[in-house]
Amino acid sequence: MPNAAMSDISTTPRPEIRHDFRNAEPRWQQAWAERRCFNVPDVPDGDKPKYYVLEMFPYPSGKIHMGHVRNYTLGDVVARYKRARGFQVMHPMGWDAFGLPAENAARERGVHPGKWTYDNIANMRAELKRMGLSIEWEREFATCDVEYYGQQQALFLDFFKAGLVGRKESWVNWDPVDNTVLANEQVIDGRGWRSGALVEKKQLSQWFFSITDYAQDLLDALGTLDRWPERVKLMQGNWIGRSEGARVRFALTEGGEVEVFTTRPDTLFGMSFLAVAAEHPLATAAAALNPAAAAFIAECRSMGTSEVAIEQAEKRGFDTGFRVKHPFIEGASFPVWIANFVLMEYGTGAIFGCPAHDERDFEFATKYGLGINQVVAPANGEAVKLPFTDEGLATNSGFLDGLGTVAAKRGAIERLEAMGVGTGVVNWRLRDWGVSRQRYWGCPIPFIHCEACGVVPVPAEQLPVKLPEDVDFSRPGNPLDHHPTWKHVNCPQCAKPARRETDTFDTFVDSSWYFARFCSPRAAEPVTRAAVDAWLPVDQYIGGIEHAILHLLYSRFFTRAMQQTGHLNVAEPFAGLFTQGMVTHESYKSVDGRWLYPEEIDFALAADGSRSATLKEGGTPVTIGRVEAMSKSKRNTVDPGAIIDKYGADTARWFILSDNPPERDMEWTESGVAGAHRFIQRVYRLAATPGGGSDAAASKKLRQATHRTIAAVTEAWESFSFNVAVARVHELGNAIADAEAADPAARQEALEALTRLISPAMPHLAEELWSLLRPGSAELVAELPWLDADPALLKADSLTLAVQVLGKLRATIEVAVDADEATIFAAAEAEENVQRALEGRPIRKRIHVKGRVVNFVV
RNA sequence: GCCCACCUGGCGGAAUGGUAGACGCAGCGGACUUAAAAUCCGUCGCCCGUAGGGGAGUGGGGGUUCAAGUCCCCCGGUGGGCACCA
Repeated sequence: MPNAAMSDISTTPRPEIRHDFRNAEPRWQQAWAERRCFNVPDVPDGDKPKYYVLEMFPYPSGKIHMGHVRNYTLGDVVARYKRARGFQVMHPMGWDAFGLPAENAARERGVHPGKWTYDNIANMRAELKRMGLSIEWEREFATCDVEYYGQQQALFLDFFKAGLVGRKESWVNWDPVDNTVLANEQVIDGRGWRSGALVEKKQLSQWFFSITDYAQDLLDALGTLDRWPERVKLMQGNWIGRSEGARVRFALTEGGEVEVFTTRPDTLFGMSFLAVAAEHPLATAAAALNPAAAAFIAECRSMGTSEVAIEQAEKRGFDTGFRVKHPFIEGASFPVWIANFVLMEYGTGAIFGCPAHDERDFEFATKYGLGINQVVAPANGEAVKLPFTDEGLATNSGFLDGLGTVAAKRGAIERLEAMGVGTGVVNWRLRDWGVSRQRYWGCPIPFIHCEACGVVPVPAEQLPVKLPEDVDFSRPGNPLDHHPTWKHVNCPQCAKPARRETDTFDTFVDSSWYFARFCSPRAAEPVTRAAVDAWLPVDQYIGGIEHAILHLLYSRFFTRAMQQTGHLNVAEPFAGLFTQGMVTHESYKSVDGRWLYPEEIDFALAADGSRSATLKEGGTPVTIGRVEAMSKSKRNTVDPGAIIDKYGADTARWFILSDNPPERDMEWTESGVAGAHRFIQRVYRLAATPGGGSDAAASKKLRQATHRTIAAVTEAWESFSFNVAVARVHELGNAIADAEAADPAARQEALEALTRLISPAMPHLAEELWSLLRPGSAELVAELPWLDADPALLKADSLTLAVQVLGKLRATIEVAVDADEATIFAAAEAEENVQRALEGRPIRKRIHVKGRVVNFVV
């Protein structure tokens, strides 16, 4: 069966009328390009409103995959539809071109990262062009173009001047054998992915963006993003993680103090210990005095984050011997522990433990025999089961006794502030964004380190700081760092020998403003104000849910930073966001557990309908596995190029839209593609074959179907219900095929409407059909305005009403559109089935919902 | 553990509180063909019935309503996000 579908249906000679997509698709692509159908000025002219459609730009890995096909098809539907709707549509494309894979290729194959990247771009651009996307290729750029990253450096210096950039020490994964910093995904089971050496944590001085300055605004503004998916807003909200509480300074009995953050200052009277993170200075101090403390800290550090799962339930601690005084209870003091569950990165790296009202503290106190003092009672007076973490009434809490949790928090903070030992604060989960990467293939950070002057920005006239071409990947580490000359420069301030910053930017920086650069991609400044003022924000942004947090949050931050530095004047970059699902496919495994490509397999269908599979070579059985996201490692990928060769771009586009709602994961199936192609050929045959009769009723019926379809498909394209749009188009196709008696004018109208309705999805076929239907016409469907349904034809002549008795369907009746209620009730009651269901019982209530239903209550 | 989403025929899915299963895929029967492919016609959720028709039915249980896939409550399952977050 699948063999049949796999056979090359387009090369088999046959006499029928067929759409020759191999000839047609390149021809129409050329026609659009020649007419510059998709070009818009940097500053929109005329009175057409603007619409900016953008899909997340691809990483140039070498080949496009089905995820790209889906992403860019969805965007192209929106772009083409909005264009027809009278908008000036900007729809650009570019390349997220810096990143680690290019360096890996350099190390593995000796090819320069730049050559590898630009070769990949050339290849992928050609593949994308075959899809017939309505993209304005004149705006294309790659983030590794010096014209782009040079402007990024200028932007960074502006941010620096505005105080949005800083330097901090931070921890990195360090490979001691390769002497290199590792990204998280390069650390496998605690070891470097190449050297296999145990990864160490090391502190480096790094550049940071002060994204936390905008935490409140980034959180609040989520409420204004009404065309974003709720779950993305929720994920961003959780990531930003606002919590209100207090910072409290505890005095050590030996002198000195330690500050904690808490969200429950109302439970201070229930304190029985204080705990600090292993990296906390107090822990370091304890280690200096006590080798056992040092050993415990070392143990915590070696555990690493990946082993947390193993030790998960195990709360472990070490008593430092230090003690702190309680701020409210005169004379009371409590032990200071080092605890493995306290995070240095969150709050202050120290907590006070109140076991009676916190799960973790309870577990810890139970294990180490620390006190458990109840200080909150359930408000309803019920018996308490500890730990009790809900709100309630303060008890055993001195001046707080009797207060509700909210009031008690306030009371505790007021007292702490009055005593000068604490303050109410808002704490964020969000941390500042570290952007330094110790790599070659990225945008150089435009700074110079001078022994005398410190960190000095590269003067604007010396930008761009270009990456050197001659780099050596034969030794580990950052090639910029061991380049013989590149980093040696003179200090711009004192002119003495100095050292150029050899770190490059995190590639998330590159993708945080590319959407703004598209508005004026060749400008000699980061963006042209008139262009960004005209085009931003992006009206519809489309991409994968995997970028729900970081990329979108960083872009939102960058837009604010650019607003603050006067580069543009919007806060939110993306007014509308759509997150598409993944493309999945069945996976296959051989008897010896190897993943297999679909092409290696023969399929068979058993009598009971079950499918089986065998290896083409050797005929051994194959296990048909789960439907999973397409991935090279599982070999369940389908090459878009091969699909376009075999079926054409329109088929791929139509199938990808028809299968299911675009926000869900879709399954790529060979039979589904074949079905989409079948529809294309069917429509082409309908348009190429003259037909029609002269039956007035049939004509009217077809015209009504046409206009109902126009209304329904318009609504579906508008609302991302693309699979429903496809279904409605199928219905119109069926209606045309069935309407043999309809007159030629009605048939022509239906075919023309169908052509224009499918044009956002299958642009090549639409042009081909249009040239069939309007011979000699020089028009391009790509330039035609959208269709409007005729309201007169949307009205039906008669209505079919459901007749229910006690809410159960018993019959349907045909009534005139203008029939009055009495007539309708009479007709409904007269139905034989209705009479039977009534069983002679009197009707207590008659309900009539116009155009829908009649319901009798007995 | 916390938060969120989802659960409808063999499959993908459709359904402003108003005829559940549109449309497609797969299947089945037939026409055409020497044969196959392609195409066309028909059929196609389950149970009972020759049929007209009837019954139950949208993960399970309860509720609101003349009427629930849709709204509310509880439970279960699947998927996702975050996670020793103080």
